[in-house]
Amino acid sequence: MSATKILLAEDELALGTIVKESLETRGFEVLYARDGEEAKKQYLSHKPELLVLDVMMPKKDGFSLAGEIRKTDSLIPIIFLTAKSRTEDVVEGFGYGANDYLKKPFSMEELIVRMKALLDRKPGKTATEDVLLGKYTFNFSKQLLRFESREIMLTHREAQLLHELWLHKNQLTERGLILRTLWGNDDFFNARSMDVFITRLRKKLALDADIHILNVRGFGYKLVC
Amino acid sequence: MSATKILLAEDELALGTIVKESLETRGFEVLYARDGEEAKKQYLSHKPELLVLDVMMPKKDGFSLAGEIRKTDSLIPIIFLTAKSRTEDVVEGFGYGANDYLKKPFSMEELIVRMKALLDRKPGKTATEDVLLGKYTFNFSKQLLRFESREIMLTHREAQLLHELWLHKNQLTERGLILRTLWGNDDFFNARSMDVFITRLRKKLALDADIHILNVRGFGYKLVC
DNA sequence: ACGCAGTGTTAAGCAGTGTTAACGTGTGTT
DNA sequence: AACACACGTTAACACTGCTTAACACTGCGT
Repeated sequence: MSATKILLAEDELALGTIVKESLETRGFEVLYARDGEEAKKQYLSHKPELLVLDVMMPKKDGFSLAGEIRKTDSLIPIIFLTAKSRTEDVVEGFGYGANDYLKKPFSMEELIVRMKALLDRKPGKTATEDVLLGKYTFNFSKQLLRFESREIMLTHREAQLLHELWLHKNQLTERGLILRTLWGNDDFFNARSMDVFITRLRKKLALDADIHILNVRGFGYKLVC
Repeated sequence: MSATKILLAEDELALGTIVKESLETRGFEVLYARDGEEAKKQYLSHKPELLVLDVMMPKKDGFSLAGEIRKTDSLIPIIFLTAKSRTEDVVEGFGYGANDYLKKPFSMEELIVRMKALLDRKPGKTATEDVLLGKYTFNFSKQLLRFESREIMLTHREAQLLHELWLHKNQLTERGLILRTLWGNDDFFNARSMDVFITRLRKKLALDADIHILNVRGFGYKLVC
């Protein structure tokens, strides 16, 4: 099953790029538009599953765009981004069919929490997506690895770790990042603990000789597949 | 039928405004207070049906406020909003009679799901609706699971437990939350009792291989479906 | 009153999970 | 080559959770 496709419309390039890349490292497929008209074209041609729209954009603002899209699609989740703090904007936004609202500046975590909540609530779209990993399929939420007909259960920690590696597959995943994300801090003992989990994952991934968790001494790991 | 009146107490204006407006567009009547004392006044004069209280507020924090209100009203549902880092707040919150809590950042969807769950719990609102659970349908008030043509009766406890898990489906449901909600406290024996019910539920849910009640060691369960 | 079935709790033993420890191996540096 | 250090492997450990069975209690019909 493929990554969730979302449309991001944001005219400020610096912010847009950061958001786009952050979402991509978290496994989303991101269409990026820098104004309202471009966003509309992308929406029509690629049918994303969720919209993240800046309110103030050149050519066509987020509200107008949302209004047009809502005429034909009353279900697609829409999250507005705005720099304004005027409360009437919020009211107006919901009038155009917003599902949630984010005021700049916001953190990636805030955005992702909101996106996931909206995507999870869509019926039929179970949040449990299978992901390809060489000859394996990996289902993070089920904590399950499949290899041909074999099913290998992962523990919660193992699944978390593999997921983190998968998000940065074929690139470096930093030790510190993993440790802080999964363990909360990167002290000596947690690092030893992680070593053990890396070993366990390598064993469970040994069925496909083309998958490796490579060590980059002093920096982290690289999951190649 | 008139709109459900709820009280929102949140000192951060940007967040408070968004939440207020969001809830209003979804048909709630929202009393909004920016500190604990104001919240108390609003509570006394308007008698809302549900409270959403930020833990950290000026003049009177959410816990103290809840404690005072619980002296005269032991039934009104209370949802606490807590800063993400302070997990210990959660435990303390239950001491003050919390029914649920949300860690910031949260999405509007999450808040509304939890609010509705608590409001539905009130007597007189016997919303006997079927809910999808993988290939099953689950009817909480009838304590009934259906799988194709098969009907599987649940006991009261089993239904309660499954309902609680379903409210947080695809996310972590904390052991403490379940135990306090269903058993009243989370001592050792109730925890063992819950273990048994988890086993029983797993057996009754085994017909659909895509449904799992996963354990997150030390924290709780995750119903994936 | 009696037996019976159903429900939730208690008990006991086993399995699974994450951490710690001890020791071994690789890697880059001097 | 010698060394310090990062990482790997295995086993042991403490604890949490799982499973099964037995148990007390209730409500029910006869």
